Amino acid sequence: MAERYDAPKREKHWQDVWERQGLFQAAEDDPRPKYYVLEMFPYPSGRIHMGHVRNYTMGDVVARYMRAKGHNVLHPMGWDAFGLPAENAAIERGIHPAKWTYDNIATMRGQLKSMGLSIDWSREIATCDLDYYHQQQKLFLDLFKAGLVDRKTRKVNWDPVDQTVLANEQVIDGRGWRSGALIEQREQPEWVFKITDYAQDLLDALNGLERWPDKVKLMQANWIGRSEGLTIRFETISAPRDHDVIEVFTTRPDTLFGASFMAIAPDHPLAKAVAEKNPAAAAFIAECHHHGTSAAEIETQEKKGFDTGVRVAHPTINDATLPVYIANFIVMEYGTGAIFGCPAHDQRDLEFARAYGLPVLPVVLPPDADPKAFTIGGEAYTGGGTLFNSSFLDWLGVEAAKQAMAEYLAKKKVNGRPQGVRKTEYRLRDWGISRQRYWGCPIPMIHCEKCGMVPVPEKDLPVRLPDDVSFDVPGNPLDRHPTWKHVACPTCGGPATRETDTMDTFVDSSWYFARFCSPHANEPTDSNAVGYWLPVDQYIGGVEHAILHLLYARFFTRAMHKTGHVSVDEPFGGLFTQGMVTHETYKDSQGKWLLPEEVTRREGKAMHAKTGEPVSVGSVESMSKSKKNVVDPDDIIQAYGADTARWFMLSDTPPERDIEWTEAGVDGAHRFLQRFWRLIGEVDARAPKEAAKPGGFGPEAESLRRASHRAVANVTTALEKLRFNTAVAQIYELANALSAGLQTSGLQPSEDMRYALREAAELLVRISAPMMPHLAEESWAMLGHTTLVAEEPWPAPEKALLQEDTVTIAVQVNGKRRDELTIARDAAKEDIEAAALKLDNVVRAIGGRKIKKVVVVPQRIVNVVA
RNA sequence: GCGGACGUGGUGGAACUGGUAGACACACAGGACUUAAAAUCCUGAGGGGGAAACCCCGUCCGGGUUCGACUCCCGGCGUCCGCACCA
Repeated sequence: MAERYDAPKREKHWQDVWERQGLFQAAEDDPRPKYYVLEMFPYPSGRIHMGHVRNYTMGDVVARYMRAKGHNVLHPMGWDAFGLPAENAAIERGIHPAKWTYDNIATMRGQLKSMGLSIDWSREIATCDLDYYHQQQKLFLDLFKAGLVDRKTRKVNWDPVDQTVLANEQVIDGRGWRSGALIEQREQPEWVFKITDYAQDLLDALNGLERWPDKVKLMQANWIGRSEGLTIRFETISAPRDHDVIEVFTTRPDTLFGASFMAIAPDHPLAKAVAEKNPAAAAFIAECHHHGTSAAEIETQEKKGFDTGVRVAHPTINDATLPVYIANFIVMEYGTGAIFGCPAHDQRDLEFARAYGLPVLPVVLPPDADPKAFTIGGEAYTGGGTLFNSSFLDWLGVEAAKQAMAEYLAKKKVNGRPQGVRKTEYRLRDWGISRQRYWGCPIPMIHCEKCGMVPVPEKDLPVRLPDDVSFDVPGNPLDRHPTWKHVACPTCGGPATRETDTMDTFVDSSWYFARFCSPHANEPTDSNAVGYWLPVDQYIGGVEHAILHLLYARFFTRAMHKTGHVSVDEPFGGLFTQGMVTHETYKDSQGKWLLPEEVTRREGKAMHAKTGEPVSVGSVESMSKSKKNVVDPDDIIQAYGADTARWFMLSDTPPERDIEWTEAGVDGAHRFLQRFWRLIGEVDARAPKEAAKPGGFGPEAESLRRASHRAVANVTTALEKLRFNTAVAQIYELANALSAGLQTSGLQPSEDMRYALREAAELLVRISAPMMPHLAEESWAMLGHTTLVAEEPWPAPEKALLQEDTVTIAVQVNGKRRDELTIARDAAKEDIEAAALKLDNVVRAIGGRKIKKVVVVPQRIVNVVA
């Protein structure tokens, strides 16, 4: 029976060794350059999933690599521990959110530790720890003092049966997920952070984020959504009182002559005023309010409108009027909540116009189009061109027409003010942080009838969540708690009530990276610690956080800078967004989802492992509990060991792309680790440790040495770029070369081969160590070392072994490869050309034709054009 | 609907700044070892034609730029992610 590497057992051993030596504990007083690597911290949902394994493996490779490169590495871990699922568990299973959360944390901490991550566990924090949210309340008060906190009315999804605000994901087809009740949009006052104060700065600073993916920067820029345009004041005709002007914001003032209607949001003050007198309008608005508040839902609805009967005067066409509709696709949150519709040049306006029989007049003529024949069919024309049908704008370009219209309307007065004013708008809205929930950080404010909103004095912090709460009745437990919210007003001493809203969990995750620098400080941050560690050098997480979390964290860091808690504006110097983990889906004959472990394959057919019934194999999708296509990392780690799971996660698929978890792939990864272990054992047996380097090397030893040093160089560059899959391929190549070397040199290798084999094995172990740290330690020890490979410096390749004297380049004739040429690396252009033209295949391909041109790119290619 | 990405053999993917497409791996096939199987080791392979040398086709589809395009440009198709109270 062949000997095998008992991964689970040995992994535990090496983890204990690392822990005993405190290898991964970071301190600020260290002469080495600092390096802060952070993966997005997990939500403690119960058990870790494969997405976590992938995320934390990548971060750990970076941490271990940078440590070997001589950096003082900070690599901490914590828990994003407040949030909705804990309350759901409380409602569904009667478990207190705190118990549920801390139990989950205990389980998941154990699971993460079994992965062998090089984490400084002494810095562990959970956002639901009293100490953490105490510090967060201090930050809130400082932001309040700095004028970055405000109160605004916002729309929420209200479930009238459960008497609770619903998250967008809890609204399904306009109904509450638990109650099934038709939801209502409701306006309520909430606390907001004034992120819009920083809109321009957040946009401008994207340019400086050189180590962020372009796509994330682009998404953030679009999200901030700066647009330059014009607010236009339209005079109304026969409108309710106080509504003699309606303001619209537009980025296309050039198309004003093509306007055929005005549309206002269902929540626009004019709409409300109309509804007071008109029951049909009120009914239409009510109908709009039975839809969810999410943008996706609003914008995919069928476009509907209600003619208010109000008319507005066209600003530039005498005696022309436009009807004013209340429309379900206009939102109050953007611009002024009102638009003018130009159907010919906006797709949404066109669909609306077609539905309500409104005129469609083109005013922008595409280049080369015939002004007499050009009409709009089913598609609006949104491109450039010249204006026509537009009076004084005729034959101007789109940009010139925008300017001309802006100047014209600036001079025209409505009620004594200019009719048009240039305006820069941002799509970005202020960040609403109020949540009507129990399991979050209490907002430290007090409502006093006499004094208004009063911040809780710092000496009275923390505002602690009460433990004695129940979830058996609808509503917010904080609001109905018998005593918790009743306090004396800090200003006047009279009776007052606490704010019962808690903070959005995005607040918690907007500064945890700063807290990791000094997790036990009595203030939110310690200036020495954050000054030393921040910004995070490499941040790694899912692309689903590309906008919200990352933008909030960027804002919050600026806010903390302004209030003196940190000295940087940007929290994350480098960002990497990894792909998801996917798996096939399975259903049985009744259409019930099956777990992968319940499915087996025989002769290529999928069947139920126990009953043998046929199973239908569905599409490959992101692992989710609802579709049961999940594999538990614990099972994998227990059966194969952590290194196998880690190795699989890094192999083959580029880290930014989705990876498909397959049984076969895991088996393959595991087989390689076994082979690796055997190879090292073989080398140790045949090429014992010895000091002297031989005077010279034969061709075989030389070639193995080249392979070794090439692998070191290539793995180094791959890891620098986080190209883990190509690093893995390089390691396979070296393992293959080492294997071939053992094969050809036999049981008693020559002296030079003994050196080359041992060198190859040692380098192989060292460059694999960040990715499979346990097996690397085991192998390092097998090779007779008493040090830890985790403490070895990263190897540097010998430059002389990386350069080849000759290169092989392709020779093309008319762009088709016909032969190849091996020639001295530094051969002159003329020599390469001459040699290429002599090749039989090239001569034949030219076929006696006249040579028009020969392109020679030294070390790359020759192309003969004939 | 809006915004962002991705698309290469049976499969995951490689290919630096436009220069030999398919490295490396998985699956597969053949061979060695074995009483046998597993494990392991060796060999093969994009598709088509040919005994071979070699030839033709080939990076989602259709155009374009170039001596040369997986790579750049224009237009399609398909898949995935985000959309502000999931985290």
